[in-house]
Amino acid sequence: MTGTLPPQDDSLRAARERFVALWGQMGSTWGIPRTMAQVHALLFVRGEAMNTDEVMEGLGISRGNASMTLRRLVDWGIVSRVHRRGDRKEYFLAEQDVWKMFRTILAQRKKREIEPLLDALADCRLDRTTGRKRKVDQASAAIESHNDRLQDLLVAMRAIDSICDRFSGPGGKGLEIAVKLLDRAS
Amino acid sequence: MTGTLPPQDDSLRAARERFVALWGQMGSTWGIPRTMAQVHALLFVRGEAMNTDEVMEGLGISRGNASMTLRRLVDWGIVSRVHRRGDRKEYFLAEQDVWKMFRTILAQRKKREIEPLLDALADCRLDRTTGRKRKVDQASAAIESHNDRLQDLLVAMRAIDSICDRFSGPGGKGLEIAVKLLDRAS
DNA sequence: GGGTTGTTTCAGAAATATTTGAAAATCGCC
DNA sequence: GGCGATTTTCAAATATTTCTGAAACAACCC
Repeated sequence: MTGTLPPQDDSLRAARERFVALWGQMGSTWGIPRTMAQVHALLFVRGEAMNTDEVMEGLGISRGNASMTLRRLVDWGIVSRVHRRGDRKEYFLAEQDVWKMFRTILAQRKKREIEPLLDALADCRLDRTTGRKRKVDQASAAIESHNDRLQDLLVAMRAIDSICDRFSGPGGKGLEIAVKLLDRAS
Repeated sequence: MTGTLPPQDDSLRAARERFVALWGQMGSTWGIPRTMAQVHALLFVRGEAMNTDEVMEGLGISRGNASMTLRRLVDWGIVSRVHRRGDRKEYFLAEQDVWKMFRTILAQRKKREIEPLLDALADCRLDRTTGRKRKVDQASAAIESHNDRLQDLLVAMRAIDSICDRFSGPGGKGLEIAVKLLDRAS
């Protein structure tokens, strides 16, 4: 129970706050709502399950916001719901294994953002069959180079997509292994 | 000169617009201002140098916005300034090598966002020397586990940082090589 | 069923981030 | 060293995202 700390431990409180602020800011740089990153940071840095009220209190946010945000974190899979016997409230616990956490985040962002992009990107290419026949050479050259460019991009994105696969699993230790592998390779 | 196309080539125009919109949206998901991503997309998909007015016209944005955004892209290093003899205007050309482009983006984000984070993260740890002596065991345990958690996170982030190094250079082909390497490894 | 506790939803409010546009600065040239 | 052309800057306006709070909903217990 870290909830009530000796008064001399303002330093711990302060350090936690610094971390929450830092993580929140980093999140918003990478397109994650500041509050979502902060809630995650709070749960992570405390290392114990907290209920909605404690999160609200700890960050000074509204119930609605806390509820939505916690749900989102659970959906992502980096926070889990926990129940305590004899308590009707729901508690939330952040994944404590940081490698697992990063793998999960990577997998989620791949699934939600990269995969759909691949399809959409493919649809930005054109087939050359539109114009009737000759005389459209200039246009047809433009179309060809357009397609080439998009094809290059698509190939690269597919490669990145498959890097994400390697890193994020499925064998549990993806990211860690990749780190070692890449460190070894000159 | 793709500027003026035969009328039947609305399909090319449309495909370009689709790509610009797509890339813009993807950018904003990853924390890059939509317009910045759109300007980049426009330059990339055209494959030729454009001046500020053409960009403004092409995306329907203001001069100020175009100017700021183009500068930012040049600062990032994925767009370069080009001058045409006999023309006082500045032209802008997007990097056409997609691998090089991704490497540059990665290197930039690492430098701007990950590196500073490492330092800040280190500052979220506490030294145990604060409390007087005994009697603070409970608090001291809390501090210790706080430090452990942050240490884990820091170690992981450092590893990610060094993955970025591998990928983004320095030998020119970082990302491409990494892709192959990881694909080979079972 | 009705009372109590806890959770979710969502329209409007607030906070943030982005964009505009016009003035100021810079540049190249004569 | 002054002039038109071009680029940059930045305060104010706008757009977008995020947050609030109160009402609706759900679960549990008696």
